[in-house]
Amino acid sequence: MTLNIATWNINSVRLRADLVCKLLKNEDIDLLCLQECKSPVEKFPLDVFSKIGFSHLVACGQKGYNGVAIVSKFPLLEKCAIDFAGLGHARHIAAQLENGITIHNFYVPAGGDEPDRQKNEKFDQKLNYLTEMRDYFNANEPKKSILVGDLNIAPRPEDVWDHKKMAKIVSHTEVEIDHLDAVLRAGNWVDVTRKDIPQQKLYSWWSYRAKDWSSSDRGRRLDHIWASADIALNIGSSRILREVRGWDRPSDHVPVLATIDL
DNA sequence: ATGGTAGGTCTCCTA
Repeated sequence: MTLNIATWNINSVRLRADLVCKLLKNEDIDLLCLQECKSPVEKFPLDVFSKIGFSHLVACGQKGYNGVAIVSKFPLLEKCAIDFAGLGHARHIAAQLENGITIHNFYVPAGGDEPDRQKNEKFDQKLNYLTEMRDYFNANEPKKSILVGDLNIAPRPEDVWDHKKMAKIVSHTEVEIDHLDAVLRAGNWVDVTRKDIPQQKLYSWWSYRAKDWSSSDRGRRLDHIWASADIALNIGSSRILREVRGWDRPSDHVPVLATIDL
């Protein structure tokens, strides 16, 4: 069977429930991971998604900030929702499908503007969050697992519009890239998007503040799909839906897609 | 060097 998965930082799922439906109708998606839902679970608009065949939900929510969810055509068993770094934020949820595939959905802290742990508590929290992710996957070796989400780091030179200009900008600093790489190595994860599309510039986020996001094209690849090594060869057909950034009242992130053949 | 936009708990916090 083939399973089509997607991840999207939606920046308010209640405001953009119609855009989620548009995506799910346009694309052949079976399972969608959302971040920045900005909604308590009891106010999550599941009824809207159920009407188009997505009746299964696991979610970790909070009022106004953060929030992660997985909506699916197929039944989901909630595995865990871990409060990495003890922030009390809704930034992780994991679920298992009936075929045994586990999906981890993450919203890693953005980290503020100043890339200095001493001066900026948010940056310290971001690095701590990544360290605890590393420790978790060292202790719990991922098998038949997918890790997706807004990891808020663009690790490669080709993941940002200008590698040199971004070197001291939070999301592309060396210390963040090292911490993210430690998570990848701890779980023996494969970066699926870059396995499929290794060379070209690739972005999943463009700031709202740009006058013309498309012509200036100052993007970053913050949203990722990883696979555990045992199933990485079964996963491919990666796409990033740039055109979604041009939809009416868009999120600042666009969906990242991949296909699993089992 | 600065400021630019967007969402929600909305005159302030987060991204």
